Amino acid sequence: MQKLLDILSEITGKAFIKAGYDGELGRVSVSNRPDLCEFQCNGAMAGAKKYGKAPIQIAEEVAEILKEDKSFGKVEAVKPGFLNLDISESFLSEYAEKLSGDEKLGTEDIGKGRTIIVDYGGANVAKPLHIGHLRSAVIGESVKRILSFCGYRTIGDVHLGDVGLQMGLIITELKERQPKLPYFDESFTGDYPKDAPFTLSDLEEIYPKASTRSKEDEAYREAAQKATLKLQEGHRGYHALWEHILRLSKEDLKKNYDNLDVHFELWKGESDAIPYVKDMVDSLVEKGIAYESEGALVVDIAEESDPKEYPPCIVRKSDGAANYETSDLGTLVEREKLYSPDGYVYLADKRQELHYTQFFRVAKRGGIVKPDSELKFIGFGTMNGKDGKPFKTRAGGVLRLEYLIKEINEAAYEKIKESNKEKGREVSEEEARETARIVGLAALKYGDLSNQAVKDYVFDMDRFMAFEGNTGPYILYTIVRINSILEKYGVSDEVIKGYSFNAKLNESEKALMLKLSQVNQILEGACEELAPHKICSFIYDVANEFNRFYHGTKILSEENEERKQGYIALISFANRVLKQCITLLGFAAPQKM
RNA sequence: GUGUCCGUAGCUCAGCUGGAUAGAGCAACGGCCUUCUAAGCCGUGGGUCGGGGGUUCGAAUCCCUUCGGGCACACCA
Repeated sequence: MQKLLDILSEITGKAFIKAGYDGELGRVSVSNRPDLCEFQCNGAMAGAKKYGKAPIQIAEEVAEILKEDKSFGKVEAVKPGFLNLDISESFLSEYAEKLSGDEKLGTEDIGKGRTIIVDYGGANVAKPLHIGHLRSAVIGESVKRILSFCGYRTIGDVHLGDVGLQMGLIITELKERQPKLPYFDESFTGDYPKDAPFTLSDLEEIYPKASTRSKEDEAYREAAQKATLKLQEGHRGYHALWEHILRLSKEDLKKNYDNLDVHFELWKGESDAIPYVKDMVDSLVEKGIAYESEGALVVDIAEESDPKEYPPCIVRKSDGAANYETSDLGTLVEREKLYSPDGYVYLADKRQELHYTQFFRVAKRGGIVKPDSELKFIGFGTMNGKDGKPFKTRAGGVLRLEYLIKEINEAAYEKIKESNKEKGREVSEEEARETARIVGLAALKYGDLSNQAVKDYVFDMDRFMAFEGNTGPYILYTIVRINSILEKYGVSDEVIKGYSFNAKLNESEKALMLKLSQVNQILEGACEELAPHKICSFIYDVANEFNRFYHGTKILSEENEERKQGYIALISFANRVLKQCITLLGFAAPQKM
């Protein structure tokens, strides 16, 4: 569906043409002076030089023509050469009604027929999720949902770190504790037990202990490295252990991601790339792209336009082993084979930008992906504590995600209990807990997503818990208010669908409708720029406009039935917009709070 | 050193494909609950948009320079 701004620009453009000017000058934007007008067009000033005329003169000529158009309620040519426009109430109302009748809120399927793989999460097997995994999960999930809403077929892959030293460490520690297990018996040829000889909580205790010890005990570290290598070479017993670890770990990770309402289509890992690595590297050599340098196999990725010299990308280490790049390239081979996507989005800490630049270039040069494949990297900033330094627990360690969520839920629960007590509402413990979970998650996710991804941001528990101002709970509160009115009104959504928006609007009603009419523009913009924070700032505006309207207008006690229906239609639309947007951000609203 | 990102109110952040008096929230102060959830609404105070130059009719926004900070710079992931 055509965007409101495009419609208005078209009308204004035609007026420019009619007055004898370039139609491109008719570009209309939302006013940056809402006290003066709703929309503005600055084309008269831009064109003044070209036509050798005073901008105000051009503006006045165009204004005369525009005054004939019933789409505008007010047309003014002002001072230097601004065209100040107010949209007519009936025109706006008609547009908003069309939007509200559209399943997709007026957005186009810009990604129709295209597939994108979103690589996010970045969890490691056998290590619990910690606060550093939060942003990837939260932003990635939102980006995926936004792409999906705009018509792309999306595949999210958690892409586990399931190879590497942590595996060797666990195996080594286990061997020391339970040397008699068949996994360590080199002559054992039978089937290994189906169940793991350890539990998840064992693992949680084993890994950090082994990790710490490896830093102090050189022999131990070497043993772990050897075990890692053996595992990679396909040692039977170690592989069986690895499978145990993987299974337990995945179950636990899944549970944690579920708590965040983050869901992956694929639970692939770095190990899945291994079968593809050799052929991939060979083909790079065959194509003459990869060559040997200082013992390692490298690919030049420098380009003319580079602002600085990029070092070549290592695709095989001098000891013959795979590194990060190798593994990522191998993964691409598999993804191309299985899903043949049109593009990729990778989410990782912004410090990894160079790696992704290198890796993308090798993928393109080596023909691993299609030449027109879109490879995008979203680098996000660090989550800092109140001191502006990377977030640490009081003890100085990394905070586990599980505990962070627990803490937030607890704070939300306290707040809800207090609020219910104030209002004299009886709410069951179970319901209060469930509401706290929903509100807590919204606070956490909105707090993250409302910042631009690239920026570092300060995670301040107290501020998130304050539940005031530009926060997730404020958005949820607004939705709950609307729900409450609609519930009291007691008419089904089906019936409300038949209601017409008012054609004569009061001030805050019009402001709300205007804001809501931007929804398609905002959503498509957020999709093109992969920028969830744009949705945040939009719904914050919507919530503000709704609350203003709410305070100034008595909806249910409106005596004119037709007018009341117009209000209901509008707030029901606002509700849909808000709910759709928070779904795209990755959280939901409770019934009451 | 090279590159890159960032620097906007006391604090946390929007705004950055150039437009008219730079916006929110928190914090401070003052109003509004017999009336649809006060996690709300209304108002007051608070800014040389790090500094300097340039392009432009017009710059927080584009270019250059400078200061301050973060980060990255081949075999770690």
